[in-house]
Amino acid sequence: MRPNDLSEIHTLTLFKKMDENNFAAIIQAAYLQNFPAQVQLANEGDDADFLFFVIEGCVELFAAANGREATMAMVGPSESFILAAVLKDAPYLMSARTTEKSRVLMIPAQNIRDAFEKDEAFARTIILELAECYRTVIKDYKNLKLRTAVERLANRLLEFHCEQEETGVIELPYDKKRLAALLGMTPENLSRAFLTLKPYGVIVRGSKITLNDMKGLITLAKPNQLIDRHTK
Amino acid sequence: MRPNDLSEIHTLTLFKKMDENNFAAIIQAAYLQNFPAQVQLANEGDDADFLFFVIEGCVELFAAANGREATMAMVGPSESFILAAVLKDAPYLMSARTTEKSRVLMIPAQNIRDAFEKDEAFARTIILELAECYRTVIKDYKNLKLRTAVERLANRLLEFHCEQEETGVIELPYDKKRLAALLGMTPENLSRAFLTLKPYGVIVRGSKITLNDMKGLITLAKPNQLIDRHTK
DNA sequence: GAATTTAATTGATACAGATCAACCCACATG
DNA sequence: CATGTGGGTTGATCTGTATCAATTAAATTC
Repeated sequence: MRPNDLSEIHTLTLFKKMDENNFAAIIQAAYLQNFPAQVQLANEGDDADFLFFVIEGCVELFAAANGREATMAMVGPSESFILAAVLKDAPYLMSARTTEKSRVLMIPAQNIRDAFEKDEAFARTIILELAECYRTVIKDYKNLKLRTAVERLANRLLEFHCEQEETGVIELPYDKKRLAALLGMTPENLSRAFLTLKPYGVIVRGSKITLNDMKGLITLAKPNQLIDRHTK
Repeated sequence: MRPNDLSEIHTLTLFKKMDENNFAAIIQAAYLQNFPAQVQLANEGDDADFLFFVIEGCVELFAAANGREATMAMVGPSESFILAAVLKDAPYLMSARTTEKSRVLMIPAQNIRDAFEKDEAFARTIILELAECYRTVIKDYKNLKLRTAVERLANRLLEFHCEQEETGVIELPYDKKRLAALLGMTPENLSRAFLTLKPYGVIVRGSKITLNDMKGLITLAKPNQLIDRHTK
């Protein structure tokens, strides 16, 4: 592991306040790996062997049952995934795959559990991280239960706009197929949802989306502090 | 507070391993109250003033937006709710109301946060509780995304059957309106879903449901360890 | 740069579930 | 005992979204 990587990892919220020795022990046991796109990193139902962090790239969390598949979340740089399964030493509830070339930090679950036993500050940090994860899922769940497909798309566009430069033009961070799955709809429906948003100034050209009528779009989307990340 | 109540509260998973003094301090500040049905205990968007435990009865967690309302979960005896908001000192993401006459323990949020700072064992217990809550929401989310309304109903019936005596007869723990909302459908649709389940031995008489063809029902429901609580 | 694959769009149709309306039933209230 | 009142069922209709099929566009591979 390069010293550069190391300092970057140390700035992850989960490790910031951790005791140096315990951090060293964790890093000792960890793997930092580059994966191409479409590599499955974890499999729903398997025991939680690793805690993962996306350092660079993007990872899709998904689940399958009854011949259907659902995208649960997209994980970006500096974010961890499947922390709860690791802590409970329980099977993963979701599978994970890279959607693009990605750098991923993998920490053996046992090391995390050991550190959590030994290191009080670490335990406290985990609580806040877990609480945040919990609230994020609740928000996603509300998003799905309380909004139509078009509303979900509109809010997601506003979120992208906020995450990016707020220049009125956004670049989709993954393909439309995945975006559709994340929003809980089919790709065909996403196309039609974009058409529905055209009167609200949403111009689509490939993965570049131009927002020409923010006010109108916001009126339609009705972003909500208790559901969306992008509202301040 | 009666000594009886006190010992019951002490057996709640969250308090079992807690230091006696810290437990005493929390109990000192807590309120144990009886509420009639339909009392709103918490309001989405408000700051988290209290951590709640249902001691007896039942509480509905719900959220509203865009003129719609969605039931998120039903909380039964010995279960807590809105722990994450309390720990993060953030606004509630859900509202809560009693669905029947209920005994509810209310602990001021600040006392919980204090104890969490002081008491290491308590902090560790919280982690496991939070992780469990997180996994429960993920399961609910998967349930909604991966199953049809009829499948959700079938699995919920199996869950009730498991929670109760497994005698082949179950008693709905709350009215059908609420059950429908919890399953993400309208009451009208719930009626029809019950009709769909008739060929699978599901006989409805008021709030008493008889399951005459467990095998058939299970074949239809396809219960799944990674979604349902009732599968062992 | 032609060939192949994969992603995205468009149209036609099917279906699950919502909505609206009428009605029934149980039970509480004056 | 008449009268609400709210929960529940049933039927008719409507709507959002999925599905299927065909086509186009864009990205990969040779």
